[in-house]
Amino acid sequence: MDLKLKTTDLGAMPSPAEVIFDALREAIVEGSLQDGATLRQDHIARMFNVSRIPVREALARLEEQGLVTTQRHKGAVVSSLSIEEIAEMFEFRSLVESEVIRQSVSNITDATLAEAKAFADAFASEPDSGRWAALNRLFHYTLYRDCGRPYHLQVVSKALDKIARYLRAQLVLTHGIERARREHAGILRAAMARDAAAAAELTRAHILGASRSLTEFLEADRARG
Amino acid sequence: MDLKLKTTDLGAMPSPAEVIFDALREAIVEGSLQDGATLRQDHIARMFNVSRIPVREALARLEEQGLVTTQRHKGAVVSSLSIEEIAEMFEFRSLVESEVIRQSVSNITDATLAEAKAFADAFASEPDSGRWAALNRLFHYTLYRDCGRPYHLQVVSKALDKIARYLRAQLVLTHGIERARREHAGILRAAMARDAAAAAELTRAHILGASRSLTEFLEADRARG
DNA sequence: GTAGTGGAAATTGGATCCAATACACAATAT
DNA sequence: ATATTGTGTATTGGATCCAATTTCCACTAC
Repeated sequence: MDLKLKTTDLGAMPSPAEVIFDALREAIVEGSLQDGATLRQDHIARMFNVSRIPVREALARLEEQGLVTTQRHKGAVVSSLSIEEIAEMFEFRSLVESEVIRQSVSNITDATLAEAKAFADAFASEPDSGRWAALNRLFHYTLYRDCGRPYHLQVVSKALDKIARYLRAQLVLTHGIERARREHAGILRAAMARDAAAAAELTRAHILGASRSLTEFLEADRARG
Repeated sequence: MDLKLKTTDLGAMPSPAEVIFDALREAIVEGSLQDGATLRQDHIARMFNVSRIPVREALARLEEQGLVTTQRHKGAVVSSLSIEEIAEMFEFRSLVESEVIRQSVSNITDATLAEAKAFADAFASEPDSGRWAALNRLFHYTLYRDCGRPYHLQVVSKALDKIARYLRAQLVLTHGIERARREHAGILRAAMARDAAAAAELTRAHILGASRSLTEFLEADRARG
């Protein structure tokens, strides 16, 4: 193997089913496919110029993740969560993420801290609300990176996927962005001070605060109709 | 609709894909399909007398759950976990299950307590080691039932699915059964006393103790080869 | 007019067929 | 003898075809 070439691992190329799965997941998480939207296999297949087979595989996987719900012979719709379910997801996140950041801060590197700070700054100064969610996620995930617990992160990630589109509403519609900026700064300060307990408690409060703000908004919304 | 008949909801009948998914999951969780076993689509299809299509759907779902791993054009194998991964799963369980039982004990009913006691007794007196795992699970799940947090329970369930076959080894091969009986009695006592904090702490210790015992065993096993 | 029936169109789920890839092993060249 | 190439077989992934179910709407009966 003394051959020098710019190579690409063809074996690692994503399959059509994977591409479709990722595209649908992204669309659901990001909110461009709304709650209750029905997903027609044939329609999606034509969009990607494939047969329905890989589409069906993608939909099966999405259902297993809880992002879509299918009824036999009726089709798949984007899952929607009740207010109670949303609240529970936030509770779950507060439990796991506070533990994750505790472990992460205990052995966090300067490089990670610098990166997290960069995302916090970007988040604080980003005018386009469409990017807030992504930057928010990047900030938190960077702080979690050094926890050495990949399964915990994976579970958190899946939980976040299920509520990301509601979180967007919390940030944009309830002026959550102001508080998020303040609270991010606090979490980052605690992390830089290597104060794991404080970072954990602040993260917990951050998540539960967002939950309260969002559920209040949704309840008011529901009351109006 | 004044017609009185013994009806069955035909729409709720499981699809072939579901049947195969459940059967494979059960076999993996229960241990009859071992780590690294390869799953041939054609073979499974013939066993259930269907084409490979529903088999492929089942395998896709299993992969999404992390129970099997597939390599493009090579096929699916039962996922295996490293000792570190197993340890992390136990840590995760200890975190979530202690919180779940805390909430559950806060508003547990006498009926649930009675049922849990029945399972604890059955577990303690069951001679057939093949049934220990199921009774163990039933005992814990009964105690978790009244927590009012379905998502937490679902996540715990998936985590448990991934390590159930290793847990079996812990119970059977390390005399874990003795300690499990004692610790179950302690957890039950705390629950009956409505002492949520104690139940949570005992559950946490119970899970982490099993983890230590199992990892020690696996490390010794690995050292021997 | 309204409830109920029948059938066409749309859609899903499964079976069958085909292409592409991986693996094993024989054949060949150096 | 060893490394390399070629070939055949097994297996997966996708396309196409078919059956079964739902949905919608026109039609009928009262």
